[in-house]
Amino acid sequence: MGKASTVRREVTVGDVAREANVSKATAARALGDYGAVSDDMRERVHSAAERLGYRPNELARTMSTGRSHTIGMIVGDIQNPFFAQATRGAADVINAAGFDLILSNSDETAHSERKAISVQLAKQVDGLLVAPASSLDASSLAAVTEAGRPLVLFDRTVADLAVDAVIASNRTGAFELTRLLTSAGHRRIAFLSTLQHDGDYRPGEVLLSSSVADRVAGFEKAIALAGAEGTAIIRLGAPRDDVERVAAELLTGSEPATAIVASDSLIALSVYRVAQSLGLQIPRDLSLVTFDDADWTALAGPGITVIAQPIHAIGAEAARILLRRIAGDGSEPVLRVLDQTLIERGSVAPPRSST
Amino acid sequence: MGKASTVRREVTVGDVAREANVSKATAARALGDYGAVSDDMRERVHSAAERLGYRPNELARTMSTGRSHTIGMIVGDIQNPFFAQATRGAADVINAAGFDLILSNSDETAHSERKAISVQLAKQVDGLLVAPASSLDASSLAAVTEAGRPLVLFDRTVADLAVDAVIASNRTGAFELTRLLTSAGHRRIAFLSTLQHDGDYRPGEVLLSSSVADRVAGFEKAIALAGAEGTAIIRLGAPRDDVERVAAELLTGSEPATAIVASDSLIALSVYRVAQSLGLQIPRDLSLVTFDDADWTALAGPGITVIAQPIHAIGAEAARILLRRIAGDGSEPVLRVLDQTLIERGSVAPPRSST
DNA sequence: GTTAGGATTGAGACCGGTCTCAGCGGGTCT
DNA sequence: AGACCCGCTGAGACCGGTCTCAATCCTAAC
Repeated sequence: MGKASTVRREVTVGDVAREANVSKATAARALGDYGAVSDDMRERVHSAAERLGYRPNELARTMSTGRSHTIGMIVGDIQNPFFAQATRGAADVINAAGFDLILSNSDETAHSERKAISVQLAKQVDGLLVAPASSLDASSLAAVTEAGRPLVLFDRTVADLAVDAVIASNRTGAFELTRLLTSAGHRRIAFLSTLQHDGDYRPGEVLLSSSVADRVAGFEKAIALAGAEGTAIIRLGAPRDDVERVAAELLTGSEPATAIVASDSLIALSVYRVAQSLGLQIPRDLSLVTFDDADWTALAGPGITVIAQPIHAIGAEAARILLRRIAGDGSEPVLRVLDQTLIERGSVAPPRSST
Repeated sequence: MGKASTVRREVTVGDVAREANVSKATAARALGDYGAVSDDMRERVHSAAERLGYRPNELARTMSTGRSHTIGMIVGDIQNPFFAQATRGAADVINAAGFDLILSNSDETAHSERKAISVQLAKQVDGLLVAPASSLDASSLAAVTEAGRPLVLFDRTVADLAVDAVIASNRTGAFELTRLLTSAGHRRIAFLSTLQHDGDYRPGEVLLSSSVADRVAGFEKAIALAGAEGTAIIRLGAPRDDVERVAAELLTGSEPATAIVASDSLIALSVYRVAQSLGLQIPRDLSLVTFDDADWTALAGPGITVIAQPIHAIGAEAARILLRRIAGDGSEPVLRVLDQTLIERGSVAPPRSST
């Protein structure tokens, strides 16, 4: 009472049929644009629908067809510009295909990811786009394939999981970036990442994120080539909200790093801030390179040298593959590796001590 | 054929009921945790569900209950950090309440917005969160209220539409920001926005976006207080991808602006870049202030003075209000205005000529 | 003049849940 | 002992679409 008054009964196919004096089946055919309907029937139904203000109920349609025209997408954190761009890329192709996007943040935890997947499956998404929180543990993702729904990973792959994935050429990118540093004469080079990790990194160790693992591999290769294994530092597990502290440690010890490879632009920003507050000038006192061509990198002092990932394209391509799978493509899973491009600006110079 | 083999029949309540040797109704009650069920019945049903790998179908539930536990959100562009943050704010409270988020980008066009709203309504969202593309034309939004679903606006309001809205104190913010400039002695101050607009701005004109309108109002008030009406410039309609050109015009004429109020951080970044390429030093040659405490503003040279909006809170509060409406709160629509906070850094100095 | 066949239309089952209502056994009140 | 209430269970309708199948009508072919 009082509550019921606000509940507007929706206009249904049945209502339209009655109004147009045709059967429900015919009305549905005319409205849904399927099957065979004569022109005047179609006309009659449509004008009746117009008169009543009919709005189709997608969910009811999904119930009988089994297709929800909805894609689930799970990112680490939509506030991270990387994910925002990838999401936009995916949204663009998905919308163009008449699908919609349900978005969840995993905060890079297996628990949230598992929960998000479960909810999205329950919502009958036609497929999922996931940046997996863990490249090692495929258990939460398994639910997707078990449910028979296509899954496409982006940004990182997962071992032992035969699904499509779209990633960037992180290994090569990290190699190029690091090479710039070693060529300039740097030896005390640090690789800095926020990837969740306990204690020190041990060479050869398997990492939680394949993209970081690839970057580390590229980094290590360049380091090895320069014979700088002894002085290079790989620092993982920096807390997202306290990267600054870790960066400061790297830059202040008795043997401070003279160059840093930041694993993403958010980290690079923190390093930049710390360098500033420490009175270190880039590139004179510190060389800094990073992944992702964030908007500020061109603006900072001399400009930061970066390796740019085709982020929008990663999201778009992942979505395209997913749509193809949904359409029934049953071919072997593919691994798409998109090229990164080096953008040299002015943040690399020879180390001071070596000059 | 061949296609059919991949279609896994879902396990339904009926299947579980059969397995547990109970009626469908009882199984549903045990699984859905409603109604009265004895302990051993519940146990029997749950173990049967476990055995079969039962997964509830949210859509079917929505069909009969009418609640989808899904919220639609329409933003201008998820790549814009403002919207990314607001989305995260909304997602956090929405997920905490057991709801999900469907996201669409409107690209600030009425057409895309209308389409997105229509699709989301068809998907039976329980309510909508919208940053309206137009503060003047309520027609696309009307569909939402007509459908009887609650709607909460954020970032901007819409005239003649009695719905909740959560915005920031843009007028006051712009006033404070501009005041800083006039107090420093500036008179040739430009307000720069990308808000879609044809030709020159005429004082008193009604603008497409209430938030920009409020900012302009605050700007004008401060300008009037300083008696600088004759030399102040309000420049709207700068194309998003060509703000730089417009900024350059502002800074290079015979009477270049000595200070700029950027309507958002993306614009400020462009201005900053142009200033750099023009060899203008901030704040010596140009004072620059902006809305939004973007990550790079603290880093740029002396640091940009900004007025920070509580963006995450705007999204979160809008979501909270929406959930309350969905829960049945029928009180009068509210307009929540969240305070902005001034963060003074070093981008304001007296104009050169006046020194 | 039939008849096969294509085009339309209507009736009703179905998708997978929820929910109302009736039925049943047992305890309590009088 | 009879009325009544309560807890629990089962049967079946319902949400709003789609889709199968049979019935009907019409036209072209034999």
